Amino acid sequence: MISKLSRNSIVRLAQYKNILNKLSSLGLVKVFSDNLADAAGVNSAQVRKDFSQFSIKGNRRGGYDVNELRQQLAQILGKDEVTKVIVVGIGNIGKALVHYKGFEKENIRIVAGFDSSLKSEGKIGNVPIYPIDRIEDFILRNKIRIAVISVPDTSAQEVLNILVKKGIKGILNFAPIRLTTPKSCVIHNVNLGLELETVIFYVNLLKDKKVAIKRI
Amino acid sequence: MISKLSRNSIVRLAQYKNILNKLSSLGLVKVFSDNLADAAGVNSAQVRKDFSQFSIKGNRRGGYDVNELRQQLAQILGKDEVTKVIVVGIGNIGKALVHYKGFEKENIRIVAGFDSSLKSEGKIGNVPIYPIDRIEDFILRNKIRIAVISVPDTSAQEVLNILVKKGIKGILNFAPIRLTTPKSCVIHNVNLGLELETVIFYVNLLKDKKVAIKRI
DNA sequence: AGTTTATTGTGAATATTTTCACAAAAATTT
DNA sequence: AAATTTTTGTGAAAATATTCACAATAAACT
Ligand SMILES: NC(=O)c1ccc[n+]([C@@H]2O[C@H](COP(=O)([O-])OP(=O)(O)OC[C@H]3O[C@@H](n4cnc5c(N)ncnc54)[C@H](O)[C@@H]3O)[C@@H](O)[C@H]2O)c1
Ligand SMILES: NC(=O)c1ccc[n+]([C@@H]2O[C@H](COP(=O)([O-])OP(=O)(O)OC[C@H]3O[C@@H](n4cnc5c(N)ncnc54)[C@H](O)[C@@H]3O)[C@@H](O)[C@H]2O)c1
Repeated sequence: MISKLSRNSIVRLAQYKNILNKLSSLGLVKVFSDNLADAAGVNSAQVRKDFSQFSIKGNRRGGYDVNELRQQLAQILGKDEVTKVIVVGIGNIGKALVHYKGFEKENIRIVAGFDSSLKSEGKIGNVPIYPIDRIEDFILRNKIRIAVISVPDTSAQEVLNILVKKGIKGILNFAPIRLTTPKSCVIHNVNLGLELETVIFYVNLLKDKKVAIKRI
Repeated sequence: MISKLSRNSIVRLAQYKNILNKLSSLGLVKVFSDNLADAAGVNSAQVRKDFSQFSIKGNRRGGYDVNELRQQLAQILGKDEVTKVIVVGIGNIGKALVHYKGFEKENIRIVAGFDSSLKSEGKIGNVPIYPIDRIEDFILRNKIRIAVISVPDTSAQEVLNILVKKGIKGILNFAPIRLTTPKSCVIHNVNLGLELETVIFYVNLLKDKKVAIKRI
């Protein structure tokens, strides 16, 4: 039914949904592809193409109903029910994620953290943090499917292997290393170092006036 | 001289450089486009194409000299000298970044943090954290060109405006909102919520077996 | 020295993504 | 109720990005 799904189109869909949440809380009831395009920084045809991939229909000349669209996107993105997530590695990044309040309103709940340096259970807010040896049991008991890896790169593959073996299906990885996963598990990497280096590159480029770069 | 530069090609270049650092520390002196391709998860022709954009040459049948290549990439990426970075908003993410030791080896140094909730100077490790009203003076005195924005989305545009006015040329923004910048300033957004939502989407997709997705 | 082998560098071929552009349809105006 | 306006939905076109494929070439071997 759905044929070609690029990662980018999914990211855009999630972006549209977040924009719609804001529009909705402002009381808007109707939105045009043009509005979404402006907010997301893309072309309006892109917005409509993205929607058409998922057979989302609007009203010619009437745009889209904000709440209806919001619901359709939430459904597509699997956000119509709460998704439980665990975080492995409660260091700098792990703590930041567990502390963050903003995930709840995306229907994402961090239900536990795990760290190898702990000998006994702790807590951040009301999220329990466990010694790493509790993880296997926790995943099975709570049917967790999504995990964040925020351990040093040297431990990341080892952690991933355990996660996958216990049934984790999706991973967001902060360790700056390429991990290998079986096809049954999706992994997405966030490399903050690279993000910063990229900005630095463009700034140097502008400074040296080597080239006029297009807007990013 | 340089004509078309996609963001992706820059990210890949930074990736190659990071891989080379690791190879070098393992004592390797020679590398083939095939090796880099494997480590970066791309096609080897892609590696060579990326290099050819910057006129980086290897030796036919001899591959590339690790240290020479490393140096060339560092030069291109503007990493041959230390880049000073400031962080605005010392909350969850801001603290994680300031605490992180890994930037130094990429020649990036976080030289100060700023937060509106502070009345007097503090410190994280040996990075000074200042009340926000010290920021303008600091940027000018220290000729800072790169900043991280890690304040709530409601303050982000306001912070950006100040930064730009004082001469910041590149921004890494964590606030989940589209900011407007003049052409003289590059901005790159990291939206951790979206990253997580994307993983969730793919996991649900796999679960429902709607489609066989290509590897991400 | 000549032959074989391995790898680069890059045009050409493919594939993917984005944008254009316009008919179709619905709302609004006359 | 006809004409006008506005916006969708989507093929077609354009732009970008990736991969193929192979001549050029340098190292290694005989
Ligand atoms: N903090 C940043 O700003 C930043 C920036 C770029 C990249 N990263 C990357 O993100 C990852 C996390 O960074 P961080 O700064 O939070 O690191 P950190 O050292 O602060 O935290 C890592 C945590 O993982 C735990 N750990 C180690 N091995 C483990 C294991 N096998 N199982 C469970 N827990 C384990 C450690 O006890 C520690 O608490 C690293 O790979 C780092 O390179 C972080
Ligand atoms: N922490 C996460 O895991 C996470 C995840 C997704 C997105 N984000 C986004 O990243 C940004 C930072 O998140 P956080 O969790 O660190 O938030 P936070 O609330 O912990 O920290 C924000 C900090 O910014 C400071 N601040 C507010 N206004 C300021 C101003 N005008 N000038 C200077 N400082 C100011 C506050 O005092 C606070 O210390 C937010 O926009 C958030 O939506 C964070």
